Amino acid sequence: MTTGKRVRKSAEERKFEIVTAALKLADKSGPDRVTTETLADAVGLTHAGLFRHFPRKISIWEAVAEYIGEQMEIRWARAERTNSDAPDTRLRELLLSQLRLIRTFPAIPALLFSRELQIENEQLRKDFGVLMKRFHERLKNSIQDAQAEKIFRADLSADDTAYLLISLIQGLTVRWSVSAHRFSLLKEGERLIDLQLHSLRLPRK
Amino acid sequence: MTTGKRVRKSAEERKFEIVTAALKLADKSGPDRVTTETLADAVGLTHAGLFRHFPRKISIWEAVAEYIGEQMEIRWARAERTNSDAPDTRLRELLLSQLRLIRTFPAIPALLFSRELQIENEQLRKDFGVLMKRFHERLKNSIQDAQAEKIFRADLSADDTAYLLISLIQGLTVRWSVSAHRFSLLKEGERLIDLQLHSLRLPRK
DNA sequence: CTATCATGTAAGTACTCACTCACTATATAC
DNA sequence: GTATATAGTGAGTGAGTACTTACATGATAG
Repeated sequence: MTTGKRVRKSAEERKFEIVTAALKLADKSGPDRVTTETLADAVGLTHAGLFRHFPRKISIWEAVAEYIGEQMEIRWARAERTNSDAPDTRLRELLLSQLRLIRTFPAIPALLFSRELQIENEQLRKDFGVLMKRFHERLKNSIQDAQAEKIFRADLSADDTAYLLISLIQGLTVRWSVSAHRFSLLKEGERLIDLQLHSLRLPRK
Repeated sequence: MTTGKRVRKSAEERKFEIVTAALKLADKSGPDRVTTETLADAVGLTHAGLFRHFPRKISIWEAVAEYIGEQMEIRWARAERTNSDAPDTRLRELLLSQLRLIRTFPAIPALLFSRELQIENEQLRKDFGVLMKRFHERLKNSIQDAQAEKIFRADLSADDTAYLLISLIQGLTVRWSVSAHRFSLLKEGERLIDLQLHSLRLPRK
């Protein structure tokens, strides 16, 4: 739907609008359903105008991935900064920050499996792989800290435990997507995270 | 690639060929990339011939989903039958059977997020939801049995624990897909499953 | 041996979509 | 105020793709 009169904006501003609109549309109708036409429409631009800002459609998704990556790093850093002393709550916050990001941009899980990422552009797939590796590293560090401080059991591999926690997030996210977001990602996530973290704690009796 | 001479086969046989070829192609190039053209080619049929067996493209995916559903139920039942006495190994086998199915048909995770399922056909999405619910039910039963037999701790919600285990499978599967199948799904899965199940056991000292 | 029907084909149609090109309007620098 | 660069438009094009139609052929029943 073309809404009223077209406005002229700076390239930087437009690019950002296009990126966020792409994320919004991807959530609404699936990443592969975002056509340059509907996307242009969503930002109040003609089809051709879009190509002034991005030479190819794929470069839009590249910008989207970059934006998501930045957002993740920002939120992880914030979660760690505000809980620098207690490794277990730091871990918990890291996990919750990821859930909050996905709640804000629910297209992220679908993007991981979209043909744009999986097939069309190997670089993008690798970039997401690197992101996940960084997240894993951060989780692992907090787990090891918690083990060192005798908060967590030391007999569990920090590496594998971090994978279990990532799986928790991803699995929950999958279920949330397949259920068409019919439950609260955050509430369900908190409960499962606490259950999982509980089983990691040293039994102090 | 059109391979040699065309053979005439029974409709039933062709339908099965089409379904399995669709799964194979979906793995190779993503579900949304499976065109009626390439699919017809893969089974050694013309484009038009495909439409003799399925009236619309979407009905092919419906048949695929049905096939996957059948396969899951068969494998779950087998896993339970051969481990009917020990609830913890039964649980383990249930989880591994799911991983084996995904290894056999690696397109399954991508299918969950394909536009065919998520957008085009709400029924299919619901069908998969029902399947996951059934799997959850089976896991939960084994967990409760193990709790009743004092193998697992009784202070953990069997319901949530089952969700944790499903998450483990789904998260692992996501990671496997994003990594372009660069590790052994079964080996990694066994390790993580055992780690998770370990934390559920009653500490018997 | 032949009629019949299920399985298959060749050649389209209609439509969607990424991308282009020649041109226009507007902000800003001087 | 005018030149210039930047943002935007209208009207295409070609490639891809689901689905159709009219016709062909091989298996099987009587």
